[in-house]
Amino acid sequence: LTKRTLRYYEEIGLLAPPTRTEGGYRLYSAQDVQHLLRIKRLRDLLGFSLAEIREIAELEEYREQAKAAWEHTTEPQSRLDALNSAEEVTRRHLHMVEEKLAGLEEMRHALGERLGHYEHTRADLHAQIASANDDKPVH
Amino acid sequence: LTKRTLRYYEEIGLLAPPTRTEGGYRLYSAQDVQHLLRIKRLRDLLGFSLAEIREIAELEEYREQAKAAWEHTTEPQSRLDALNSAEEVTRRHLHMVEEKLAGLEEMRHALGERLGHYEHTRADLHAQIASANDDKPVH
DNA sequence: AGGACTGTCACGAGGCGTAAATGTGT
DNA sequence: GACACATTTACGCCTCGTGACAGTCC
Repeated sequence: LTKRTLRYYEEIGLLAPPTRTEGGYRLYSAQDVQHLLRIKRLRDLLGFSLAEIREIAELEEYREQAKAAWEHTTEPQSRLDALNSAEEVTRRHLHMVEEKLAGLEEMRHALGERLGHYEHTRADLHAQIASANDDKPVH
Repeated sequence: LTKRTLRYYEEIGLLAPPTRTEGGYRLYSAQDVQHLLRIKRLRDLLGFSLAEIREIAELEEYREQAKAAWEHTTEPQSRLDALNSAEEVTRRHLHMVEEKLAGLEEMRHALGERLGHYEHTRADLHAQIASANDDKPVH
């Protein structure tokens, strides 16, 4: 990721504006770096678009708010509400991930079957080659 | 997928030009449709760019050639070579898929743990609420 | 002084959407 | 001929970035 890209992500609201030095230089916290790595993974590994990643990030933010609400009170019913909110967000994430997983697992299965078939055929071939060698053995 | 998209894919060499009617209308075979579905899956699920998908498709084509070489001969050693080529391509595909799978499974695991934690906390809260109700029971 | 940072503007490729003009099939 | 469909050509838009600029910080 180039510096230019970082600035771009910040520009489109994907990355929270980091703190600045007095001179105006960007100072990225460990948190920011974590967020970035997360974004990169979602982009490269999962193939999400930046827009989708932003949606996910917004959900995360909502979850953070629920967590804050949790910290704010000790009253069980309020805490239960906050927890329900957070859980809903997490379930949504999980659902997205599982959808992709299902598709990928299907692909893996198909490829695995193909390899299995190859192995099977390979064994047959080796048997053929061996029996051919039996016909004209080494002397 | 819109017609425009089909034409575009054909234009960039992602989709083989289908046969035409005398009038010049495109006539897509079942094969073509299969290829398209494959492309769509690679794009949506895996998040590959069209350029990457084309690379994959070229590998597939290579595999087809190996298959053709297979059909072409009955000599076991040649067949073994063709099979090895085809298998290599399949292994490469499988590797790509498994890399993405690993990333997704890690995410699923993390989300699952979080949900488990929520469930645990929820149980605690319900216990608290219940004991609070014991203090001031209904009358 | 020189190098790295800054904002801003613009340009570029990828992936299509969409309109215009034309041709095909019933 | 009317109509719904297809075809090519072309321009345009949104996304995801990459330079290129002049200015600022240290």
